[in-house]
Amino acid sequence: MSNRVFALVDCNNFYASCERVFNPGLAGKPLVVLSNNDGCVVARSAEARALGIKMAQPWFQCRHLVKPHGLIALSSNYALYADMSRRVMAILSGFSPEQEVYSIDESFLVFDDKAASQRLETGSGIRNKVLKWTGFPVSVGFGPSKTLAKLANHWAKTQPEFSGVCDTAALPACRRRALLEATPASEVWGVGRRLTEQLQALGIHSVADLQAADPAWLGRRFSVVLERTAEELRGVSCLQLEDVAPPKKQIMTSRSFGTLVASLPDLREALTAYATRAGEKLRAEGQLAGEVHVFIRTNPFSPDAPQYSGALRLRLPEPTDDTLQLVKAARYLLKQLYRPGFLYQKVGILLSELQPATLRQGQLFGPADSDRRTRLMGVMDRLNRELGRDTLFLAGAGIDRSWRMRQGNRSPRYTTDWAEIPLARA
DNA sequence: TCTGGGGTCCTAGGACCC
DNA sequence: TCTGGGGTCCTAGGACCC
Repeated sequence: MSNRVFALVDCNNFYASCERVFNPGLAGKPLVVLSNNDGCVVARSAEARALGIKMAQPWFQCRHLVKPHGLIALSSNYALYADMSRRVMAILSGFSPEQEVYSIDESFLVFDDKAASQRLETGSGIRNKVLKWTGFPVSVGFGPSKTLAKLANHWAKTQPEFSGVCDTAALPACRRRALLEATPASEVWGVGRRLTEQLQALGIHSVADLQAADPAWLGRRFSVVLERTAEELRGVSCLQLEDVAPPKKQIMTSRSFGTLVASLPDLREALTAYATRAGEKLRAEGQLAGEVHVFIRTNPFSPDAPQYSGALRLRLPEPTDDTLQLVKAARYLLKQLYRPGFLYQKVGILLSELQPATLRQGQLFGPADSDRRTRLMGVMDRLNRELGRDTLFLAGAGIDRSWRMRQGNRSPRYTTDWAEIPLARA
């Protein structure tokens, strides 16, 4: 148990890399991937980054770069990214018995303390194998805590001297010192915009400054979260590997509309579609929901338009994973929330008070009825999984869906939809 | 004209109990 | 004159992550 080493493996520009794997013509070009609704930038190729485009920047602010610089923008294609992610994570799992899939493009691995040379060798091995098998470039950072592994990964990615693999323990002391002083505290995992401002006011600017501050004092001044971060920067591991994903506590489905929506029937259609999706997620998790929350709001970025936002929740008589019951509850709440005379930008549903489906209580209306309902949901999920989303859906979710989000330039679902599989021509 | 979606954790403060 | 205090639960809001 002593002296374990964390590695953080991270796919470089993951979404952009996914697009390039299937469309090599995009290589070397400035490329961004846009969020749902084509709203803002969620991924940038190195070339796009060099144009000064920032993460999460609204698309309308970068659009002027298309003509002069050949900037290419694609709508996000989450079905493709999720599938590619599974492949990369499966390869990584072969390198260590202990893996935490931290996000769609990042994984922590744990190794028993090996010699520094061995770690660098392992890191290169990971890079080569993932590149060869999937076409994705990855970076690898090693450290005695998760926070230091993250930091090492940042250096692996940004400092060419490391060739994509950096081990904090293997750095010469003077080089390490220089990097800590040159890296702003805001790069540290867990230090966001607000904390950065407050730390700066206290004279803490670099990672070296944060590392030098007394963790207990930071804990009193801010919170235990920052205290742990400071300890981790000093090499004291406080955050454990979470290799079994804890069950979700909430499930949310929400989207901004492609065009603003005023009428209750349109809102109801959208909410029905989101509640259906939330039900799918819930059943995939093997959980039941005890509470349904619904929220709606107008566009907060139009300060001149009349603003309204509201949220309500309902405790279900009995926890359920039945889409029809979730939809019914959601529609009831929406009816209470709705105010005419506003242009709505977003509606959403949140399921909470989740519990394992194995704890399902005896049904009030007899087992026959509820069994039928469970089977119906099973059939719906299977058809939609195997034949593509929305093969079977509730008519209440609408057919023409004028509220649907914008996706002006989505690439095909190369790997998850039979109709969009790539064609090889001889 | 145009600004994501889906989560988690922590804290402060109020209500309530004995 | 003097007007408890500690524990627990809940909620809202803030901050962070990718």
